[in-house]
Amino acid sequence: MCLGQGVFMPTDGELAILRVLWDQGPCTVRQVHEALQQERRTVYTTVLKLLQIMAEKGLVTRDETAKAHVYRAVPSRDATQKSLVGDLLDKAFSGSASRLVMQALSSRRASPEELAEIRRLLDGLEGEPHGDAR
Amino acid sequence: MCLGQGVFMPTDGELAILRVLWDQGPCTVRQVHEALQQERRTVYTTVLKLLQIMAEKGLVTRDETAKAHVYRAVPSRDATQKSLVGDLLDKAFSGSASRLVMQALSSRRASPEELAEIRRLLDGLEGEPHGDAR
DNA sequence: TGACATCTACGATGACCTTCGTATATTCTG
DNA sequence: CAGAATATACGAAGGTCATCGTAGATGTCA
Repeated sequence: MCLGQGVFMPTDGELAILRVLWDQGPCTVRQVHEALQQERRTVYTTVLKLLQIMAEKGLVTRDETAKAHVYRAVPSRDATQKSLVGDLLDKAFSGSASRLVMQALSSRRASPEELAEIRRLLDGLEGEPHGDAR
Repeated sequence: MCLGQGVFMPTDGELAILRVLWDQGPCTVRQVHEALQQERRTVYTTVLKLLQIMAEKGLVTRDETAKAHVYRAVPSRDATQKSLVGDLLDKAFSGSASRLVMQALSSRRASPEELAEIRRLLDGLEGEPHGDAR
């Protein structure tokens, strides 16, 4: 029960921008545009438009004191990742987390360090079999 | 190297239909429509249209011998899940499988059996650290 | 001040997805 | 055979997204 809590579902473009803001902290349009140039061949005003729409939706806030407005991500990377995974889980995995984990690990080769990290996570989960996911 | 192999990226509607075909095997439009009624309030002809478009795209094949055509999924559930996870990994997790696994396990409580299954998977992966994912 | 760079605002466009209504063909049934 | 039921085919509409061009405001500098 208690499915679908907050749940942001950013589009691809929005997600790309959020990634920049999460990595670099608050940015001007120009900074976002430049950071995005490597993966996304697009024009300055396109990024601007996206950011304006995201501001309307509440996905970013902006500081307008300077001439070049400064944008800041609102949803946390963590919560957003959780939403996206949960969504994928429902839509493609019938809610089976273990199956998703298996596909993730077989579709990308994880490093030994990552595997060890996952083991630690499993240890932690089995240590406290109750408690809620908050 | 060798990023983006086959890569189907079904839309939500397509995915919902593929799920029915994977679960129930080849189906007529009516069967798909009825199976979908519980989660998706939509009309018969909408499902038909979707299936026709999917046939054009090659996502399903159809047998037209009977009056009611019989549709069959082309991409396997496995390959599709892999594509979707890989896509999410790139777009939201910077390719970090372990981080995705962590979010999956913390956003949904996995059963002890599932956790054990994941452990076995980890054992298998560490057992053969080389080899390609084919 | 005047020319230029930089920025925001915003409308228009095209692509894609989903949905539905309607037309038409086929099959069943009394 | 006539009518009802069941199919397919297909066009049209509406929504969301991403993209870009252009206009206009603001700041910079010689």
